[in-house]
Amino acid sequence: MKSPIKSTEYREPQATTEELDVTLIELLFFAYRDFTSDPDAILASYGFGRAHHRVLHFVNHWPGLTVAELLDVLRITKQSLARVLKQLIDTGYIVQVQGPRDRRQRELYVTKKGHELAVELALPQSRRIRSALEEAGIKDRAEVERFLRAMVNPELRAQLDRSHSSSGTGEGGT
Amino acid sequence: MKSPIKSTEYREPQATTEELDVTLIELLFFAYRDFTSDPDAILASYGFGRAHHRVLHFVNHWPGLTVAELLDVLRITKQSLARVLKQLIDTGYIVQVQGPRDRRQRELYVTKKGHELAVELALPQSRRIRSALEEAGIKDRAEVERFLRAMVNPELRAQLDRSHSSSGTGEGGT
DNA sequence: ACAATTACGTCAGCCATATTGACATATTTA
DNA sequence: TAAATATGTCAATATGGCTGACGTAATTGT
Repeated sequence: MKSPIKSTEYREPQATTEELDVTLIELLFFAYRDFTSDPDAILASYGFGRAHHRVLHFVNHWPGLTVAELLDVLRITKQSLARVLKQLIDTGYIVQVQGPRDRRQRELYVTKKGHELAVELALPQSRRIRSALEEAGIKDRAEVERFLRAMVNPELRAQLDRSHSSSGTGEGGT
Repeated sequence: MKSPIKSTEYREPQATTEELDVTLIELLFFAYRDFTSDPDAILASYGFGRAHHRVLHFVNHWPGLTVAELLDVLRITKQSLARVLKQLIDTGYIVQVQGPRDRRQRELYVTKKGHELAVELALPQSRRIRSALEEAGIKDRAEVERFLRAMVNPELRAQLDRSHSSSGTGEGGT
């Protein structure tokens, strides 16, 4: 490699020094960036952002979720959630129901409109995943799932169990 | 004082309607969230954010990168880059060198300090990836790579080739 | 040679999303 | 009843995106 300038100020070109997994680090960056780009475009037309997407997704997938549980899943603060949640409620995508057992709680549910938007947002992502699995010739889809799952902090994997009891596509939807 | 719940107001619990890959959608969300959390904590102690990380990473991995190329990789605007790049330059993590072929260009290089920080940030991510591969019992690591690569927009996969070919920009580097 | 284009820097302002800390209210629990 | 809990909200702040406009230096094309 060449260095146009001789100085101690900057380094010679170099890629990886140690056991740095630059390849997978970058692949995760690029993959996630494009993975979120599809819903982002749709959201923009609704005047929503990525934060709304996350809320809508989890409420749709996990109906009756309380505010505290949602905060725990998203790992954001109450104040950050408040704004987007209020917007989603005001515009009729999500409704709150007083908790039946504990009336301090607010159970969250998507409306029909909310469900439809959640599906609209999940579709392009699912399509992208499906074609990626095909294109990459993945024989054992469970392997990819296990890898991604193992990337999650161990103490937070409980969240995964809560949101989908077992692995696989089928969630028993009708 | 929420209005009494009407049964048509909210949906009954339901997970997936169609061929929505909720499992992988969520796994990608959780995996990426935790994947970025390690460097985030380190960056905070330096007064930097995720944006600085991305710049530092690509300049470190791809020395001599020009500003225009960096913008193309990050897919952000010049103004968004300007702030963080200026900070990284002012604090001595990155230096600019006038392009040898085209003196309008500014080639970017990490300093020793910059390289060290880039490594410090990449280490926990690489460790996380390594243990995830082990834990998940991935036999064929290339499969995971192929999957993630296939998740990237086809027209942008050229960026992956560029950054993973070890000989720099491939533009001659004369 | 000169005009157009390019690469980069920068100014000014806007928006979305996140943060912390404090405080209010209703409800449950000890 | 007092304390703890679940939620809502206010004010202030930071980060990292965005657009549009403009300036300068250097290169390119005719």
